[in-house]
Amino acid sequence: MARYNPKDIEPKWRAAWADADVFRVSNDDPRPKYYMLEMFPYPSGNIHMGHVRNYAMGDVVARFRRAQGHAVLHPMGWDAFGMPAENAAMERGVNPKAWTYENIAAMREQLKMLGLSIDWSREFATCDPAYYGKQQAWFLKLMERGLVYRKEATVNWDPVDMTVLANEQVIDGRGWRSDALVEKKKLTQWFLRITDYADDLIEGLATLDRWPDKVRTMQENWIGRSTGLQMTFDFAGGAPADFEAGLEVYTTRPDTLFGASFLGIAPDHPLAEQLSAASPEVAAFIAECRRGGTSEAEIEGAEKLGLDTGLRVAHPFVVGETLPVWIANFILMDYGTGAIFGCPAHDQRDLDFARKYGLPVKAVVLPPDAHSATFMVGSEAYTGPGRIFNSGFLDGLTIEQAKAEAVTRIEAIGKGKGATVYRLRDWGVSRQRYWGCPIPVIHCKACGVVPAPVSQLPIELPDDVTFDKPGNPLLRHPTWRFVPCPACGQAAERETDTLDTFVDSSWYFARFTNPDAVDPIDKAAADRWLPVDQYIGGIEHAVLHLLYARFVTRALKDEGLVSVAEPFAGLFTQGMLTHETYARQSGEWVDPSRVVLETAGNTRRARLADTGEALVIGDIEKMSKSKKNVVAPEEIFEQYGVDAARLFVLSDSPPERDVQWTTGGVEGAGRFVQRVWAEFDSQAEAVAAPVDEDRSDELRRATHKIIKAVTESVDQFKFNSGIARLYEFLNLLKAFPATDGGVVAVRAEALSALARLISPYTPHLAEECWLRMGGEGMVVDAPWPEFDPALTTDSELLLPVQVNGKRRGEIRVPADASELDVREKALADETVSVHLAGLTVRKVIVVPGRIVNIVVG
RNA sequence: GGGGACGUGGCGGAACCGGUAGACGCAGCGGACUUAAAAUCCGUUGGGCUUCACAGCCCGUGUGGGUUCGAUUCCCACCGUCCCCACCA
Repeated sequence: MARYNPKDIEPKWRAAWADADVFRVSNDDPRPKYYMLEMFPYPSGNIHMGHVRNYAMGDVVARFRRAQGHAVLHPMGWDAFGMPAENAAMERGVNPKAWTYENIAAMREQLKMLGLSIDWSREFATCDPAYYGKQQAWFLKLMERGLVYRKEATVNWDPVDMTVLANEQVIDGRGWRSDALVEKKKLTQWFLRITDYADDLIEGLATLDRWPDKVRTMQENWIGRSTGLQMTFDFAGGAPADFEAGLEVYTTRPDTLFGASFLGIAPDHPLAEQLSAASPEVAAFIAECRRGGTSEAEIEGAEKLGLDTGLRVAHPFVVGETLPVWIANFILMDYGTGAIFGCPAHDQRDLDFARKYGLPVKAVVLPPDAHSATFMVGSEAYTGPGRIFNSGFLDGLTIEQAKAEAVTRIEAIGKGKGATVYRLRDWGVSRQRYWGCPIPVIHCKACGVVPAPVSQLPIELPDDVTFDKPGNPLLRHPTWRFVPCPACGQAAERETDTLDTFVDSSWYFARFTNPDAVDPIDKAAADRWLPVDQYIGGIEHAVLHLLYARFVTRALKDEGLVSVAEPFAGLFTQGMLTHETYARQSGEWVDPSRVVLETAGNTRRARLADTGEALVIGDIEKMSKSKKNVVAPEEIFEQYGVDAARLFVLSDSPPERDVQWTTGGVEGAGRFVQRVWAEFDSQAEAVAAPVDEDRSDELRRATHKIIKAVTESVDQFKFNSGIARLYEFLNLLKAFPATDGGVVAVRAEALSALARLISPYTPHLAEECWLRMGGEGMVVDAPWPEFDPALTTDSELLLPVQVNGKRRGEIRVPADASELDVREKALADETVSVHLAGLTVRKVIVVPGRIVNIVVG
């Protein structure tokens, strides 16, 4: 018996698959389609264990569907534009393009080691002009449709990356990549009208029944639709210039209109800015407001600040009543109209503000159990249900009725209307960077913004750029910018902003269906494959990539490029890879490869391998270079084999949860690989001896049960459970050795099923086993095993018997025994009857095939 | 502040639709093989108690209640952990 040596065997099978080109799929393949896609990687140059888990999961599904008779599209590409290439250029003087393509070459080799069932013929990188040129083409089409516009806007400026960020890319006031504090800056920027699709994007979520609820909720919250009233307050006394028409506010609580005691405007509201020009006091206040931070702690502890402008507005329904207009720091210019009416009794922020500045607090919602004469609001606003009071024509109505009535009355007097407001902003896609897709427009002094003619696409990036100065190298390139205007022929300049890399990843799944198409998307190919049947990636893209891709797909659908509105029918968000951390007493992190672990009973100690220095075992955290708690995939492959690594990252935790990398765990997976091989090897060598007892039925039933279990586990994304069942089955197989002449034929059936069942997880091992048992062709081309439902149950059952809900014994009965027989047998059982002595049997509950419960009293 | 997820042995986790809690793996313990170690194989492993033994009993899925013949699973309250969003009117 030879030991299984993955180092020799795994490369052999990868070469065999490549030679036979088994994973190439044709768009004309008549079998039912299945599009399996994992989020494509950024070509950093090295794969990490997180990639291994992500792509192993996708490969299990792809190989499974393939075996089940689907034409599986399983492509791979590179999300290749972005900052790291420019950083490398600035730090090491390398060319971003050369750097990126070198990384791609290195990573492709590493990914190929994983033995993934990928159709590499469809590979592309988003930095290929052949890709981004097509992106420029559809960008121009969206421009014609009015979905692209340019405006001066206050933007999030990342001072480290020297570029603009979209709202989605600002986390706690910091850039998502650089972690630098984001500044506000006014710039003319390109935007995509994602807000045109706000309603669609919310409605569409309801159709995504194979998405995690969590992601759908996150997107819904991010879009943040709210319905309310947009209304105008007229100024009492003189109106400021430009505000003769009054001051517009937005509210979701029109029912509390009679409880209003002030109007508030944001510090960057146009009215506030106008007033600051004339008043140093106002200017100073606004400047103070801008200093506030945006982190959790800062917002939590931030004090409400306000300044009375001295202006007053009239209450629309109470003749003679006027309200003061304040500038307040807690009002946001980018939500609603940047102005509110404050109703302190029923909004906590308004209440805090009113208490601080001595503004009136008038309750207008009466809680169900309160009396109008005595109900008071103290330091806590009342936001619960109730009836309206103190409110003229709204008195006695419920909150919902009063909202509707207030909107109707305001509309009747022409002072406003019901309005829907979104938290979602238009998507700012301009980036002041070199390594991105050039925005294909030309600025002409005479003609304005002119789209580049389609015949000139792709607008390619120049290779000869310098990174010796900060800022965008395209701006200082000697020639690239200067082109004649396509419209009038006069000297003009190219746009030097490039597109956010999230644009690149918002349609790549469609390009994979025909990466060589002349059009951006080959409609027939896209119709053949889209939507993606199963998409797998990290939860961190819940509102970034996954929202942008849904929007772009809708826009492209309206343009007629694709037929589907939703790009991803099924989504699975996988957990991260974690590892224990180790540190020296000095606090310096230590690489796990330098650590020796010792166990004494249930306590564990860590030492430095070379010096024996005692180490501190730290928390289990996401693998990261900064904590040094990473393991290099290539070293693992070298030591345990690719199959063992794939198996372990899928076996130890449910796929949606984080998995902790442990040496013991991957060793266990390696042992399984060896034991599976030994089972096939021994079958081939063993000489079967005649036996007295035929035990084949038990093994046959076990085989059909395992087929059912593994099939269901892959279907339901419960890889860990399926693998556990395979371990169990292998243990059971040992009880039916190949030397047992009675089971030889059934054993062959069992091994044939086993080889195919493990093939999605450990594809190399499966091939070698298939070869050893004399299977036809390669296991990768073998059909998925089928089970006979009649054989997935046992012929005889061991039923537990409870007395008053406590387990007191068990009985052995035929699977088809009648309820009466089961009942009799349970009552007659010796160990059970002890607990029945002297008591009356009141009821016997027989759950067929499950349990018997005898109720006594 | 709003929304969501979760809580099971020393550890990762399993348990279909409410039906034998702890599958499977890791770690541990005992043994076989070996001159020895590694590797491998076999056995054992939630806690407590009774028993020479066979076996049996009690407790046990964060805490406290409830529904039920029966609850890790359903309901209510509380405690704790994690994630997302957030002065969003």
